[in-house]
Amino acid sequence: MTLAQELSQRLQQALESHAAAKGLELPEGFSAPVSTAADLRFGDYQSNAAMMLAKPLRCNPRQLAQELVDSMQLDGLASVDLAGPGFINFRVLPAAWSQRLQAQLNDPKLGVGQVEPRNIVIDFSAPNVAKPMHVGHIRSTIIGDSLSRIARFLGHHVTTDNHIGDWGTQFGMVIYGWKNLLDEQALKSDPLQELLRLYRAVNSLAKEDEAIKDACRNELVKLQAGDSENVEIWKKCVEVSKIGLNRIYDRLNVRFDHWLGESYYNDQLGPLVETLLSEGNAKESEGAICVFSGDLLEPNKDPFKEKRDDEWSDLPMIVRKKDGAFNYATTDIATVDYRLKEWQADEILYIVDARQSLHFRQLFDIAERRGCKAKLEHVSFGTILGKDGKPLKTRDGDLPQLDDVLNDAVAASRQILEEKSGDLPEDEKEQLAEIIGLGSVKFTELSHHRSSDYIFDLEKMVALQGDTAPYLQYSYVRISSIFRKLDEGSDYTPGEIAIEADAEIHLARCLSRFGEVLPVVLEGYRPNLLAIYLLDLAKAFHSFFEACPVLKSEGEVKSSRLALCELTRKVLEQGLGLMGIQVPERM
RNA sequence: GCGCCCGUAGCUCAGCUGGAUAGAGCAACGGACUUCUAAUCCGUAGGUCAUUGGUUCGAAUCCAAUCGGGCGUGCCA
Repeated sequence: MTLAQELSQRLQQALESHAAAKGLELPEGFSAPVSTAADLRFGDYQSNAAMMLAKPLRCNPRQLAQELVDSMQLDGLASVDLAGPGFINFRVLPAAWSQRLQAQLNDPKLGVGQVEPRNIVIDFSAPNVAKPMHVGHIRSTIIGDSLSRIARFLGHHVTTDNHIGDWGTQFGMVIYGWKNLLDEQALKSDPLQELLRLYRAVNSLAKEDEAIKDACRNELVKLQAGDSENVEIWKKCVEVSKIGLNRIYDRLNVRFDHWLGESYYNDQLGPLVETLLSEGNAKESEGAICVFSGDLLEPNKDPFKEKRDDEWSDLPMIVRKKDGAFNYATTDIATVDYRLKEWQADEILYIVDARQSLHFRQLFDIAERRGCKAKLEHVSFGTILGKDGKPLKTRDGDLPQLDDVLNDAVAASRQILEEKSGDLPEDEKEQLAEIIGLGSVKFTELSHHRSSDYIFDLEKMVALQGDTAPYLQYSYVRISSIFRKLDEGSDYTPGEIAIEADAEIHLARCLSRFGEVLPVVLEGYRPNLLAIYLLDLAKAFHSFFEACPVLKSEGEVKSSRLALCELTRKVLEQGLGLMGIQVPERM
């Protein structure tokens, strides 16, 4: 149990017995909130319960708080007092810190409690094949990977699925290009770039020339009809694309349990539409098969309604186009069915750009109407903008490829390594540059609130000062250095944690919050809260490092400080690991 | 038009279910390396939380309106 939970429980007991004695009835489902103190001068934790209850219980909040303060059983856990209009402030006692931290140090989960495990499917990254990943894929890939790691660490059963776009309309163009413009030599040396070149070349030709556009459409129709030559070309494209994608995923250390792309569901789409029709969930309209509103919501909240000319009209989800082809809506419905049936999903997370929110609102509404009980969540994120404040666009082909961005970040950290640690061996510098550079890119992404847009600024992303990955990695390095020095003297006797100095108390406070932060991160699908937490922790450690000598201290103080270092090291490593960021031993 | 998201320090952004004097980083200024790695630490300065009204003991946070920006809105994904 976390400190906050423990205090909350004790406060709740005091509250219930107080209410019973006075014949008062607590509001339905009320549980005493305890949160970290807003201002550390007041204590470590605080509760506003008395003020929240003043009105429903018709009592004076200060008086209620006083009664609770007087009657709480804290058993040496914390001191408690009353302030202002009824704040209840807790200050954890030194002995309690010692006991908590000791337990945390011995806990493989570092104080993170057990949860009721759920089957969580996480759908992320999902690039189109036949095109290399670009900066726009950073968000989904990194957020999704981090949430997967966090959910697993919390004890959930997580299934990750890369729902690649391997059946889109782009294949019309790619196949046309393959047949007419292919450079065999280039395909051998750098297949992904060659596919991209074909796509771009045909795309610009098709813009100019209707005949070429038609030819592309024709290739696509042939592919979808199972034309053997086109299917062969398609297979090759997917194959080489996957190799290219995997190179980047390996580099980023991102793994998927499955790669069930759009093509995987092809065979299920026809029958699915028939089912939707027979269920009464879909009907024909203007030549297409559509799903309309279930009329369960007010029109302005209904994803299937739209106000046009002062009148609410239908905005259906099209599951079969009038030309008979299916679209991504159809595939997504099939995908939900599959994940529910095959993976017994309790929860499905879609880590997808916020611009698709209408699509998901419709998709989830349909799923619910068809009896889906799982929690479906569009974990949306904002757009990556160019320096002009406008979205980076795929079409113009100008936006940087992901691999180039990663290379730039690695090169920037390599340069700093050269300046700061020039005497390290070359191969180690190379390795470190990779760890630090990629860490920076990931941390930049994860420290932003996901719903806000952000401007893609390579210099910023690669900046290695301030609130960045290297700051966190550096704190880890400083700890490692202490233990290296210690080994040389080899007089480490693990001891009780006994904290005294302000910097030690603050470090303890941060350390023990690890288990409080992670569940909140998953609840809101917000890795940035973890990023903030780790920055707080690293700051606390750096301050401690400056204020409290470790190796130069003696006896119990020394072994206690070593234990603090050990725990900090573990939490930093684990926390960064949950963001997919590695830690170096030196830098 | 309608719907969704956003507006916080010069810049980039935090701010968990409403809580005490709104916080970081960068940039600026001033200090700290013969002492566990200065990619660090300590300090100073910087604010009408877009505007107005409402809800209440208490609002950056909730509600409404307005202004400004972005996105979406029937056969692309």
